[in-house]
Amino acid sequence: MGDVFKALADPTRRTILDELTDRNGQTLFEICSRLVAKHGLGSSRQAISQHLDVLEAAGLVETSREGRYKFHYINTTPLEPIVERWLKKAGKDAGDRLSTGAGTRREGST
Amino acid sequence: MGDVFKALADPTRRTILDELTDRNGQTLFEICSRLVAKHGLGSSRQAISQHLDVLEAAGLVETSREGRYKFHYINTTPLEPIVERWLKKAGKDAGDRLSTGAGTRREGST
DNA sequence: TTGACAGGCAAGTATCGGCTTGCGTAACGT
DNA sequence: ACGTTACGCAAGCCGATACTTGCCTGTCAA
Repeated sequence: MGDVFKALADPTRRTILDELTDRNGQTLFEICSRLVAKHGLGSSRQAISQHLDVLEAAGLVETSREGRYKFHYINTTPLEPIVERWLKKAGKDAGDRLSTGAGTRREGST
Repeated sequence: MGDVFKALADPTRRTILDELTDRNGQTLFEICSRLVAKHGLGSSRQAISQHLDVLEAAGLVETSREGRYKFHYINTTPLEPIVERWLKKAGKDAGDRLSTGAGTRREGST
């Protein structure tokens, strides 16, 4: 299983997800064409193909073959838990800024 | 301004955010110690320092100096919009699977 | 003032990741 | 059958990045 975060690290892959959000179930060549047309990206077919592999390994894209066509579908399921991880506790200790730290400085050794 | 996604791409940096979520406002040495103790990571001080720089550049960590101590605070604000980007339209075209793609195969040429 | 502590800066190394290049394969049209 | 189309595989290249190494600055306690 690939790393969802690393899959999202590349701007091109994020644009691909944008493109699949706009129109789900595109083929490789479709994605290539539309990346050039709408986003001005001049990536080669192989490059996009490898990006799609990464996205698929991360579970963000699912595929289905139909004859010689392979359709790509976005899957946002892996996206849901990744931010909750840090967002949950957010807000509770906002504003602690310079107060909490004062009591913690004794730590950090051996 | 650093890239939030690239900042999240590294597992060590994610663990640092976990650690700051657990206890906000830690110093560098504190973070180093607790990473070793609780997570078994043997990263050097400089390595962690550089990770914190990346996190700070991405806006995920804010700092405040107090004497010779520098305290680190997590900031989840940049996390909120990044997933919404694709999550918003999710669910609306789920189940389209093999139907939508069939009509799109004429594209992708020139 | 001296020494220990917390942290910063910069160069070098090494691994990883994105991209290209070239060829191969399977499905379609005619 | 033959050529075209859509895609896969694998090796190599090169820039990015994570980590180390070494030294330096500033702060505090005694």
